[in-house]
Amino acid sequence: MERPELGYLFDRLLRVVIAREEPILAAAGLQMWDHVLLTALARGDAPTQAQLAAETGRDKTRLIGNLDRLVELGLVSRVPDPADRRNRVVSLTTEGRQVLERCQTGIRAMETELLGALPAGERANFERALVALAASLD
Amino acid sequence: MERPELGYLFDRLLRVVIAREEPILAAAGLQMWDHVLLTALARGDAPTQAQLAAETGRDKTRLIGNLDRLVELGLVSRVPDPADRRNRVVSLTTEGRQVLERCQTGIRAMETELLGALPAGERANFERALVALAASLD
DNA sequence: TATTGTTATACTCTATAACTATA
DNA sequence: TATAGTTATAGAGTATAACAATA
Repeated sequence: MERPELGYLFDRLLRVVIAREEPILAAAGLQMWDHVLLTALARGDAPTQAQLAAETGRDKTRLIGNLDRLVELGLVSRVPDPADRRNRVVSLTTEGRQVLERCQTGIRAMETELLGALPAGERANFERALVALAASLD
Repeated sequence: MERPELGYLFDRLLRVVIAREEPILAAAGLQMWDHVLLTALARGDAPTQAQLAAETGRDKTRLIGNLDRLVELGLVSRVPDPADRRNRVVSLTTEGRQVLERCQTGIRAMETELLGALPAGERANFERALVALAASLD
């Protein structure tokens, strides 16, 4: 039995996930990239913007507008590093962490429903394989 | 154990698949969208360009440039429908079918290697679940 | 008048290269 | 001089609307 190509399948699934995340994020006033950045920052402060850009696969020049927005919303702080004032340390504010956690809860529920299309026994295996496959690409 | 979000995982995997397909397609003189269109046409002629655009998720105006290119390469034919001369029937040429099959062989090999990161027992289950999940979205 | 395909226009996103401030 | 961040410019990709041909 021929199956469709992986590119087709992953593209299809990614588009659906993005479409279903969009209203969840919009309810919190966030766009897709805001969420990516907040998620990265939840793993720890970024000592420089360049490092945050590298971690998220975003260009350093494109990052700036997103950070401006997040600072404006009060979700992120961006302060010069006293040790080297060229660097700016980016971190989540308390409100930023709260907003992120609210989004994560909603997204988790959406994902559970999406994966509900799989038989219960297969679901856990699928998730494990997905994580293993992504990890194999490092 | 928390796993990363589906959006992160699918995005990651899709990017890798695209990156690894690119040289295979380039060797055949194709770009990503060329391959998408040839694949769709392999399932049957497109009675109108609008229908082909809808099937591939492409805008009808953006489709035109791609078709111009494929016709130029001799991989696709685009002829007015005698029954309704507003429509243009798009089909694969013999050469188009050959080029597509060559690409598919290369992509299949690449995918086998990519999925080789999973234990042999899990691989088939993962592929089956992936197809089932995508099918559940129709 | 309605529809298919095409062309033209504007808009967004992205990439590259200057610019500033610190070191 | 070299680096972090910013800004400015140009390019690619995309969306929208007008247009020509056919029904």
